[in-house]
Amino acid sequence: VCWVTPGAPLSPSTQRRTPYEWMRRSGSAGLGGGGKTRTKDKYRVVYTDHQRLELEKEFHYSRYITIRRKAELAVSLGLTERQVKIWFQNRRAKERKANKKKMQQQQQQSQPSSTTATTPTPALGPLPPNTPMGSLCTSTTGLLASSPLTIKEEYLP
DNA sequence: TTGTGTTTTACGACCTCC
DNA sequence: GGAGGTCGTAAAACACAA
Repeated sequence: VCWVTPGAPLSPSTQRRTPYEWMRRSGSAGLGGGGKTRTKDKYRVVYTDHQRLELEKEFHYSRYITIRRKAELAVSLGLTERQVKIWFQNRRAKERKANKKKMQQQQQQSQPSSTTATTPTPALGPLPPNTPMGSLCTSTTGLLASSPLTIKEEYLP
């Protein structure tokens, strides 16, 4: 797996990312090399901007990726399905964290002196595990509207 | 530089659903 | 039981003030 190809057309932000040798090695442990990805000298890889862009685009389309789409994406990006799955898990966690932070800020602004705090209802509150995707993904407009996704400028075309 | 806080991958524990 | 969800966390990568 070639993570960062020196000289490849990358976004400006990529230029600060260091194309380490171990990142460029193919067939390394975990990078499809057999499951475990935490080895002594390869604790984690850094995804390329292109990989992140594609993942962000997919996430923007739907918070929960289908099995089929996951397989397609993994192949097209040179990642494992496990990596794609975990990326989505981490991405949702990131969004929840951001929403939580936003709610706290809103609460502080709206009622700086009041002691009766209303229970916040997160825009994208914690979903029960294995929530049927049909109930979530019939339309993404609600999701997208309720939580203005902040895509970094570097990911925008 | 460097010290420190934040973000990004990756995993384990635990839970739910089929 | 396996797959995939959240939650918490480790550690590398990164950003940035001092």
